[in-house]
This record gives sequence, C-alpha cells and structure tokens, in this order.
Amino acid sequence: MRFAPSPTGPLHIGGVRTALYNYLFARRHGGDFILRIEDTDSQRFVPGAEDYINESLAWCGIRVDEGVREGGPHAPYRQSQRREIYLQYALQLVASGDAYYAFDTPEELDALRAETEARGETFSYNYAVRERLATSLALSADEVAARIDRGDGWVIRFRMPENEEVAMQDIIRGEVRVNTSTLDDKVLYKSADQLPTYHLANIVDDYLMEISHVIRGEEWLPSLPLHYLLYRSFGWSATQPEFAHLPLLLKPTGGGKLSKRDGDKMGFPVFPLRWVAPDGETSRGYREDGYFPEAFINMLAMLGWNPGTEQEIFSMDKLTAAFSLDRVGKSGARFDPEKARWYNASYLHAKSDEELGALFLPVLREKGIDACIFLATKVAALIKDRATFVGDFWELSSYLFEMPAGYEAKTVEKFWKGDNPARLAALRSVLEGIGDFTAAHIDAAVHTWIEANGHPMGQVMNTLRLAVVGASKGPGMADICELIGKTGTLARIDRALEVLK
RNA sequence: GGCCCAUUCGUCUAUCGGUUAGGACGCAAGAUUUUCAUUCUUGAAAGAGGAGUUCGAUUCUCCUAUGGGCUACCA
Repeated sequence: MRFAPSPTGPLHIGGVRTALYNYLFARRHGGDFILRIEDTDSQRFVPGAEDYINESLAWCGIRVDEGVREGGPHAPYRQSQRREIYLQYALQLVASGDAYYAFDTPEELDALRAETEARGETFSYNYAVRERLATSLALSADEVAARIDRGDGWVIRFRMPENEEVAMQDIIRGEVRVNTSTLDDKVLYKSADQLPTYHLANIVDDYLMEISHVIRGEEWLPSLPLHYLLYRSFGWSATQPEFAHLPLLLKPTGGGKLSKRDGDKMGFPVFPLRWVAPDGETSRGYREDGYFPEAFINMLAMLGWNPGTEQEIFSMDKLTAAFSLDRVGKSGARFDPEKARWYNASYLHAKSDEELGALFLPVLREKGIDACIFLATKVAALIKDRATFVGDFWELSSYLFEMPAGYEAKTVEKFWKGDNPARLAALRSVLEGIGDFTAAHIDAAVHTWIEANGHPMGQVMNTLRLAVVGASKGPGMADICELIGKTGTLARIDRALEVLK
C-alpha cells in the first residue's frame, strides 16, 4: 500500500483518513505501508509541507514502513529524486504509438481554448485536434527532431483511443464504464521542468513499488480510465493494483467538500497539527486543540467506514483487526465537529487518573500553582467526568487553588437568604472541630450535624458550596474541602460571610 | 456545458426482497445527586420523487430531481 500526498500544503483530515485506511488495510493483510512524496509540481511546492506530513502521521500513530525518512528497497521515495526514471517510460509510450510529442505553448492553448469557447463549444485536446496541431502526429519526424534540438518546449501526451468502452473495477463502487471519446489526451511529461505529471509518475511508481491496492479519494475516479489505459500500454495490466475510491469528506453545513476555510469559519480544526504557512498565516490543529490522537483516529475511521456492529470505540489495534474495504460507504460523509468532541470526551473519561494527572501537572505549574503529581492526579480524578479536553481542567478546578474571585449572582440569590448565612456560620465551627480533615471525616461530621439539628441538607450544602466555590458547580463538597484544606475552607467561609453579609 | 459518482432520522450509519426500519452524536424529558456534570431510562426524528420487476420493495432496473467530484504543461 502507499499513501502518496503532494507537499503543496498541510495534510487535511480527508488526507489523514486516506492514509489511515491505507495503513489499516496494509496491517490487516500483512502488507507494507509506503509513504511516497509526489512533488512533481515544481510550481506549487511548499517548504515544510513534507515535514508536516511526516509529523502528522507520526502523531496519529500511523507507522510508515518505507519512505523518505525510513528508507527501503524501493528508494528514493520522493518523485523529484526519481525524475530520470520517468522520461524513459514516457519515451517508451511514444515509441509504441500510445503517446506523442506536442509543441503547443501554454499561450497557444489558452487562445485555442478561448476561441473554441467563443463558438459555444468546449475545447478538448483529443482525437479531433491532435493531428491538426503542432504534434509529432502531424509533423514530420525530421521537424520533430529539429524542434527538440532547437530547444522548443514540448510535452508528451497520451494518445487517448477513440470510442472505446473502458470497463473498470472499483472495490467500493463495483464496475464503472467510461467511453474514451469523452476523455482527452492528458499530458504525461513536460520538458519545462523535466518532470512527469501525476498520472505517469503515479502509474510508473505504483508499478515499480509493487503496489497491490490503491486506496485514494473519489476525486481520482475520473482519472481511472486513463490509469487503466496506461497500465495496458505498458503491458502491466496483469499486475496492476486494485482500486478503491473513497467518498469525500463534506463540510458540516452547506455544500462542497471540506476545505481549510471551513475550520476557520466554523471554529474547528481541519488539520491534524497546527500549520504555519510560509506567509505566517496559521491554522489550528487537532493536536494543539487538545484532542488525543486515538480519539481523532477513531473519529476519522468511522467517517465512511463502519464495523457492521454497534461498537463505536476502536483503538488502532481494534481498527486493524476489524477494517475491511467492503464496509466502506459509497456516499460523501459530512464532518461533524460535535461527534469529534464526543470521541475525545469518551477517551478522556476512560483514561486513568494518573495519566490525566501527569497531563494536568504542567498546566498547573504554568498557572503558578506549586502542585505535585499526587495533587494533580487527585484533582483530575474529581473533575475528569466534566471535561472534554485536558485543557478544560483548569477552568473546572481553578477554585480549588484560588479563592473565588466573586460569587455567581444566581446562586447567591437562590441560597444566600433565610437561615442559610447563620447555618453557614454554625457549620464553620463544625468544620473547625474536625481533627483529621479528610473527605470521609468531613462527610461524617457534616451529616451528623445536619441530622442532629434537622437542617435542610440542600440548603446547607449549597450555601457551603457558594462560599467555597463561588458558584453552583463541582464535585462533592467533602472532596473539595479536603483538597482545599481546613485553613483554606474556613478562610473562604469567613470571606463569604463578610462579603455577602 | 460534458463525463463520472452518490442519495435511510439534523449528522455518522445498520439493513445484503418480507424488520414495530436498529445504533451513535446532537436535541428533549425523567431518574440519580448537596450543585454542575457524569451515569441510567425514555422520547421526538429517516428510506428524494415517479415509473417498472415481484406475491411483496428502503433493498433490483430505468427516468427525474438534488448533492458531489472531475473537466490544467495541479495533485
């Protein structure tokens, strides 16, 4: 299997899903997963994009068997470093008559296109025009040679057959048929940068790298007949890979496929990692937004694939064991940021307190809290059910470390009335009298006092909560008091008594 | 415009001719709880439309509609 991105920018989540499916399929069937960099477009190359791709896959837990960094028997894995390979294959097709030289300049083609469209027709570089234009099909062999020697720009185009039905097999869609007359003579190789186009490089490399299955986005389906024909022209049909074209990922609302702008507009990342473009423009990433890679991968895997059971949570190993192409859907999947959040929350809730404490500790330190791992773990245990991200922890627990800055008006209105302030003052003495200030003891003492005096539990506890937390939220009061400690708890009660009156 | 692909609750999806059309997210209600969450229970919510084929179509075929992709010397 291979994942073959083009380093023209950051990988977006659709690309990550394609990589993931390739990876899962390879692992499922004991194959190798190759990362090939398709940098045949010298114009659109973006510095940093290749590193970004590597880093993204690594963060996702997608391990590359062969690639630029890993090396391997099919090296090199960057197409720009394989450039000398492609020309001979292009020439082979010219020799066999399946391709030809074309000398049209881009300007001439633009003019031709404009002219045709002015007549209300659509221009197609195909059987209808190739023998009337400056091509090796129309020119004499001498003139072709002379033009090349002279240094004229040229490209090699595939000679698309006329009126032939190409029957193709797609693993996801079944048979697809296309008549070649609706297709055009695609450029395979360009002299300007001495590089092949996608189509040639892709077929040649998939052949040389012994790719058995190609899983790619649906946007490639229209090129499939060309690719079939290329395999046939090279005589490689018997060993050509099987194809599976994945449905596209769509915007959460409105029409069209997911794009970079959607994330910016709608407040969710479309990239796995933060991306800083060469011009300084930055786009947020799932990693920086606080998503766990396992949750991110799980969410992506379920976008277009399902196990056929009602299971929703899958580790990478479980995905590997369960994945199959025949359970990949045919229609585009709308991306749902809410579901992504739910996945993260599920993974977060399933993590151990120790692991979450370790993740929380640096956050506390950054806030200037002199906490240890035991405290961080204790706090994490208390609040994790309320969080979607580790990044929520501070907001959910800051009152454990700092005096409440103020008191929530609604809660004050609801509980700071009647006998409640007086009861709080009495409760203060009860708390002060507790020797071993642990949650169990606090609970016992408070409950005994409440029962002995016939106080309304809800009123007492919520008033205490108001005083200590400042709002109507958080874990059990005994746990909170223990964490804050006797001195701190009493200080907060005094403060509330004084401020609220 | 041409070619290709797709179409089940708002969203992701199950169903491989006969089902009370199932699950998940989100939403609503209830239970639990000292609050907020979590958790649990329940509820609302779907086969684009029209022709066929068939004893019977969400499922098969065709047409229409809608959505999407491609249509570069980009991938």
